[in-house]
Amino acid sequence: MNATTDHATPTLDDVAREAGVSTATVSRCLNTSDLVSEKTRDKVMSAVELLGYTPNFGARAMAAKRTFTIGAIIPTMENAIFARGLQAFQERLHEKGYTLLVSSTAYRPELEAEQIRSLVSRGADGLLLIGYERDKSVYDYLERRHFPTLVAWAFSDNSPLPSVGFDNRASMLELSNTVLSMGHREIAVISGIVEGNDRAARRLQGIRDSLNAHGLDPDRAPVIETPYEIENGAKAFERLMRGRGRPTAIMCGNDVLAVGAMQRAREMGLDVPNDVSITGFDDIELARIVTPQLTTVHVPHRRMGRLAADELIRMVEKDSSGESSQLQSSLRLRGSLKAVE
Amino acid sequence: MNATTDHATPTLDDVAREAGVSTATVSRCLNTSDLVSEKTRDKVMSAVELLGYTPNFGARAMAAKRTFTIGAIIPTMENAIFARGLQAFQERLHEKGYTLLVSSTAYRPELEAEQIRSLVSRGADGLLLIGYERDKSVYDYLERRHFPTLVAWAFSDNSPLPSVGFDNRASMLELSNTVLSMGHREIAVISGIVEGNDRAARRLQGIRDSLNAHGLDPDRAPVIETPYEIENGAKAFERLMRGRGRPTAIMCGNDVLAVGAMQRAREMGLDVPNDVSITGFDDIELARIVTPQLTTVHVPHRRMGRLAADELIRMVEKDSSGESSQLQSSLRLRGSLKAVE
DNA sequence: TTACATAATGTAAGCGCTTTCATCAGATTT
DNA sequence: AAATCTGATGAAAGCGCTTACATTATGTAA
Repeated sequence: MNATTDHATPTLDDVAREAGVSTATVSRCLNTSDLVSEKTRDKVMSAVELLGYTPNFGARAMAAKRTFTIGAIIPTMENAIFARGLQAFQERLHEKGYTLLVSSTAYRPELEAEQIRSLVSRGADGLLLIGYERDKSVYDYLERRHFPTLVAWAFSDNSPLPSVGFDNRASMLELSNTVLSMGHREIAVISGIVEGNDRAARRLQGIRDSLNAHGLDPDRAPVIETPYEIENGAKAFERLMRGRGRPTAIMCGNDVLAVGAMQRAREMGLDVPNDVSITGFDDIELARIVTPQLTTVHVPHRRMGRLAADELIRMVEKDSSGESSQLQSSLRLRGSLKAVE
Repeated sequence: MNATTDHATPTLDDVAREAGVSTATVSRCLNTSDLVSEKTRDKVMSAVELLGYTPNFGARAMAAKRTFTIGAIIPTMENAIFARGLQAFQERLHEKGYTLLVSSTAYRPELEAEQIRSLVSRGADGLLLIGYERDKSVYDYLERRHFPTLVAWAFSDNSPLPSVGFDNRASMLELSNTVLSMGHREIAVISGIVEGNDRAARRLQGIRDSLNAHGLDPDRAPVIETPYEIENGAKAFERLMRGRGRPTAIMCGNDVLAVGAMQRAREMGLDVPNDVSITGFDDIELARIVTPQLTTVHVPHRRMGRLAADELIRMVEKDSSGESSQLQSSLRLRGSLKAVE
């Protein structure tokens, strides 16, 4: 039984033997190939080819203490909220020779802690997290290891970690101001679950601040908190429209909820925007697919993803503690929002 | 400098020292805890807690030759085609103590080979792939290592690997028969790229077979092949409707393309289904969000995901070569398809 | 020719774990 | 009390790599 007929996975040793050199030489070929003479390199590469050799990642990570892997932990992969930004993040990482490992928490904070440990133990060189609200123990864990970590999708001056994101409160406040300027006074809100989600909380706060600034009592506006799913948006919409004091505008914590609301409106025979206006947040693809198209807040997801990748790599490679940058969002006024007659 | 103030990641050794036992004992605590006395276990666990210890995955994989990790490689994460099935897959894996690692190929076969190597080298215990059409070298690579691999989203009797999926051709054929039975004779097709994608190819074949069976010439039906993206569906729709011989029905390779077509129809001032019928495939959430709702082929994605997980784990744990199972799809007739007057 | 850079390669330690095998204390049996 | 078994623990090998250091071959200057 020799390496070629053996069914086991070939190792560096097998390659070295096949090529008639030491394992060190093979390793150098694969990593710092300029340290090896061309003749030897050819021999080694043929052996690699012949045996179908692939380095063992774990062994390599252990010996080199570098993996060129970045981890990202996002709340959900189910809907498209994070898709575009993450895609850009990963493209940029790829350009720079890094691999992205993604996992999701289903919006459950305790899962996040677990996933962080998992990615760290898998040897990730750095980590991207969404939002800054999480248990202190998580921050301690990362801190203790000096682990390069960046926050995205949110921006805050006093985050314990550097962040690349936008001001969720200010963005929603701007949208809310617009809604109010169109004459709406009966506003209802379908928000994401606020606990453990600073983005949702800040967006809601933005609406409240706007109402306040316009002399309206924020506590009078009905608010339903519900997980970001289309069906939940639909249910919340129905509850709001069947309740007393029908709103003329319903502001949703994101596009997914808003699309659910629009769907239910259609099912209930209500016309958007003539019977009720609906707004979203994120400007995902869905926003332009529904009829009428959704008024929402556009976030430069792709730019955010690229910036995050650049910054995180800088942190990893320069051992830097990282710098934050804030991006601007902008309104997309579309058919789902209309002035009160 | 000791383990507690040291900034480096704590190791098994650190824990052992802290607890006053050998590394073997700590390892047993963490893995086969019933081999350790309760007193010792408590000591060890406190030490683990105190140090914030997390095992190094690479080292563990190397020593144990098991990772309880399963890899899945899908063509895209961008749209929701694979989301539901993969979600179910991962839930079932999680129940059984496995972790899922996902990567995507952007429909580029050469990337798939790379991703497979990467997941194998990361120590995955098994692999889930989509569809069975791929380079022979990939099959050789997996075969040589006896690597437990399962194919999903497609079913074929003569696949080199066991598969859990449905018959893409038969499913589309059934839908096509229905369209034809409604009196449509001018059919056009917006298909996914067929090369390297057996699902797309088989679906197209289903339409052709159906046309043939109805005495129509399949070669007369215009076919546009384009990557699965909403915008591409829109463009293809426009080309088809501006061409000679306007179709009365456009059958799309999946829901994403169909939704793009519907969007462009609206923009062009065409009414679906009165001016033209549109059908999709997959029955993703989007299909029920658009107006009118989309007629499509429903695939039991969640069941497929669960079945795949069960079968793959069986292959890994029983060292079995795997068994295929075929699932049935079913039509969802909705507003986007209407009989010819 | 000798001495000394310089380039190419090899030797071997060590990364952090699991697991086999040996050891040892204590309980049980005779 | 001696013999045997049992349960808990430790010592150490080995998993597949990288890399610091040692060694050898090759070229160049004196």
